[in-house]
Parts: sequence; structure tokens; C-alpha cells
Amino acid sequence: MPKLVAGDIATALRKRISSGEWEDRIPPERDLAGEFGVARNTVRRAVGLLEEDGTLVRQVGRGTFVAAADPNSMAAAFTRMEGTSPADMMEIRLLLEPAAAGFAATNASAGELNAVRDAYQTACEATDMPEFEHWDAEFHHRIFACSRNEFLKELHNLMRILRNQSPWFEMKKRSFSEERRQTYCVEHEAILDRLLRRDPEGARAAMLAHLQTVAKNLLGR
Amino acid sequence: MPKLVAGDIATALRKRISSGEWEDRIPPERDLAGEFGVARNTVRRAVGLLEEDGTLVRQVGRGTFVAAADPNSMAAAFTRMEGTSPADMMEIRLLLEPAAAGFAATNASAGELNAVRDAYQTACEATDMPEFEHWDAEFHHRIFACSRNEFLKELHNLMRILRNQSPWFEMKKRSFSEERRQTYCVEHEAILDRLLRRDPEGARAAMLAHLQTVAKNLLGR
DNA sequence: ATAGATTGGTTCAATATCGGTTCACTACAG
DNA sequence: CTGTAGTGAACCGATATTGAACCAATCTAT
Repeated sequence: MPKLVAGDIATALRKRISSGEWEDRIPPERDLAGEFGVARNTVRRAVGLLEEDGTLVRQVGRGTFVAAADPNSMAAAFTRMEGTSPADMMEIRLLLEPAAAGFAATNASAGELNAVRDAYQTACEATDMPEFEHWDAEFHHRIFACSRNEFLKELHNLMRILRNQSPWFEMKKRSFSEERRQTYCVEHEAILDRLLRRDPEGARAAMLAHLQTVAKNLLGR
Repeated sequence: MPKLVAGDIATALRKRISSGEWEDRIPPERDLAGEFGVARNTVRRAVGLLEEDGTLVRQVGRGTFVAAADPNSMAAAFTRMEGTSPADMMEIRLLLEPAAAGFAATNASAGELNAVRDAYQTACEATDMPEFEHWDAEFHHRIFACSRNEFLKELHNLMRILRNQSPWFEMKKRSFSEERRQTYCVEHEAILDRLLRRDPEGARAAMLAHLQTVAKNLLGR
């Protein structure tokens, strides 16, 4: 009785998957066959269709899983992020950091702005590259800290962790020079100035300009 | 019997760890095995998972310990992100998603745009709320997928994972109605239209408008 | 200092469940 | 009659859990 059963079962499954009936693992094919009152081969066809369009993933000996399911594995997301390219991350920094500077200009407390200024000064006075690097990063991080958006702050933290991993290290070394350090100090000062004036639009623009310099130095364009 | 018990135990442990039940040392594997009514090997698998993502550290002859609260660790960053407020996340979505839409308008392949359109149509034709939710999320995700920025895509993934956690679930339920669903469809159509016209600025604006609607519904302003 | 207890590390065989494959058989549509 | 789709069954290989044994590192009490 060719009733196109496989297709019907596929759509039935699709519905029950998107309804969240199965968090990540769907029942074994043999069970589904019983439930739908159909041969296992037929269920296999249906599951095969959903596998082709990426809805399901099958694993021999384990079971069949809904593809989008990341029930627990934020860890997996992190692993994927480790492969982030400098260009991709720079693109995101260009989005987030100017916004953070804007938020900071309106939301920061006086004490927080002092902390930003301290980081700026310490970076300017730094004598070796690692020290400058540290206070440079700290300057940026403290701006995120006064954006008053915890999630934004954590995103910056995330990017910082990723950038502290191996492939980036070499790149930072190559792109560093005394001349650039001075440029960064001047640009940082401009950002700090706008923050202290509580000028969100100016802070945003100054941060954007600074990041464009960084991008040019880092990516060599 | 592939019951995939190890994963469940891992999440149970993760919960009890973040609840502060164990200050630094967790019970011996043999005890945990008894407590969970499971073989020690299975507990070892679970603990192994938590060790991989940096949550636990094992030491022969001493015991298993929760990793020192290193604020610069990925695991710690994720834990902090779990407390993200809807308002904070919405602020970031308003930054990232319009940008993603803009990138998508210029970078997407024809096939990718078809996938976006499919998600849009399926969402419109959805008959129940869970199905709509699923394809709505899929629509947004597929736009990120054609932004051609892997990091951006993963950030969206991250936000999706966070939003699938308990406090958000209730909120989504409350904010859903047939009228809003129709509004979303219209707005999605506008976004899709700009993408198909390869109009980055238009796509960005359409996405921004859509997210402002979502924000209003979600945060009730 | 030594002995014994505790703890994680490793290995193994047995068992059960799962998807992957094949095949002979049946039913229907063109 | 032929091609297509579903049936039912058997068997394969992969994976998970069990239960147990033994090792090696560490700690504790003597």
C-alpha cells in the first residue's frame, strides 16, 4: 500500500520535533515503527529525509538527535569560537566597542571613569610591550565595565580570552611598534576625553576611529 | 544499553556544583556512583565531561575538585552569562542582528537566501506556537549563517542557548499571541525582501524595526 | 617511618541497545 | 508487466552501561 507513508511520517516527526517533544534525542527507530504502526524500514526512510535537510543527525550505536540541540554544550560553542579568524573578530569589535563607549559615556559613575583614566595613564607610561598590552586591554575592558550591560561586558571578556590564545599572539607581536603605541595613546586620550565630557556620540566615534587604526595595524590593510 | 545516562549525570553535577553544594571537593566517584545508582565507570564519564570543559580538576589519590574560580576561564564566563537579563541581551541583539542582516545582504549566496525564505514561509504557515517559535528562530539563525562571519554566527548561537534557559521560557510564553505572530511575519517579509534585493542598508533598517517590536513585546514597554 | 585506607586511572568481558544493510515478499499505480 | 514503495526479518558493527578487578598516587594513623 504505497500511501506515501514515509513522507507523512517525516512531516509528523518534523512537527513533534519543533514542538519540543524531544529535547535532543528522538526515540529509536524500532520504537517509532511500533508507534506509527509501520515497518522500521519505512521509519528509516522518513528519518533519512529529516537527516538530509539537516533536521536530524544519526549516530550508530547512540541514537538519532535533533540537530539544533545544544542542550548543554555551550562548551561546544566555545570550541567553535576558538577557530575565529582575526578579521571576523575585528568586525564584531567594530560593532560592539563603539556601542560600549557610547553606553559608558551616559552610564558610567565618576569612580568608574577614574578607573578608565588610570588605565589610560598607566598604559601611556608603560615601558615595555607586555605592560602596555596589559593596560591597553584593561583600558578597553574598563570601558565595557561602565557600559552597565553585564552581557556586553562578558562578551568583551570572551573576546579577550579568545585573543589570548596562540594564533593571536604572534600577530600582536608583529603589529607592535613604538610609533603605534604612541598613536594608541593619543586615540585613547580622545576616547577618554569624550567619556569625561559625557558625550556618547563623540565617544562612539572616537572608539570607532581607534579600532579602525587597530584593524589596519593588525590585519595589514 | 545506550541510555545516555552519563550526560544526564554531568548536567546534574553541573547544577549541584554551581549551586555551591560542594565548596571545592566533590565526593569520590564511588560515592557518586552509589548516590546516582549507577556504575562507577558511568560516573567517570560524566566527571570526564566536566573535566574537559574546565569545570572540574581530578587528582589521583586526592579527589576531584571544582576548578578554581578563575575569572579568565571560559567556563566562568559562561556561568556569568547565564545570569544575563533580558534587557541586557536585547540591547546586544539590537546591535548585532541589524549588522548581521546588512552583512547577509551583501554576502549571502542564492542558496542561502533560499534557506532564509524557506524558514520564513514555514514560520508563516505554522499552525501552533512551538512550530512558529522554531522557524522564527531558524529564520534569524539562517540570516546570521549567511553573514559570512563565523564568530558572529556563534555569538547568535550563544544567545540562543542562553534564551532557551528557564527564566526566558516563561517570558516567551507570556509574550506570544496570534496578533504578534502576524506582525512578526510581516516584518520578516520586509527583511527578506531587502535581503533578496541585496540592499544592506534596507535590511539593517528592517531588522532593527523588527527587533524593536520584539523588544517592546518582550520587555513590555 | 611504615601500614592501611582512600581516591582516581585503567582495563576487561558481558550485555543491551542502537543505527546500517540486505533480502525476499507483497501491494499498488502506470 | 514493470517499477515503486512498504513489510518483516535477519544480521552487522558501533556505542553505552555494568560490574569487577587491579594499579598508582595520596593521605592518615600508628
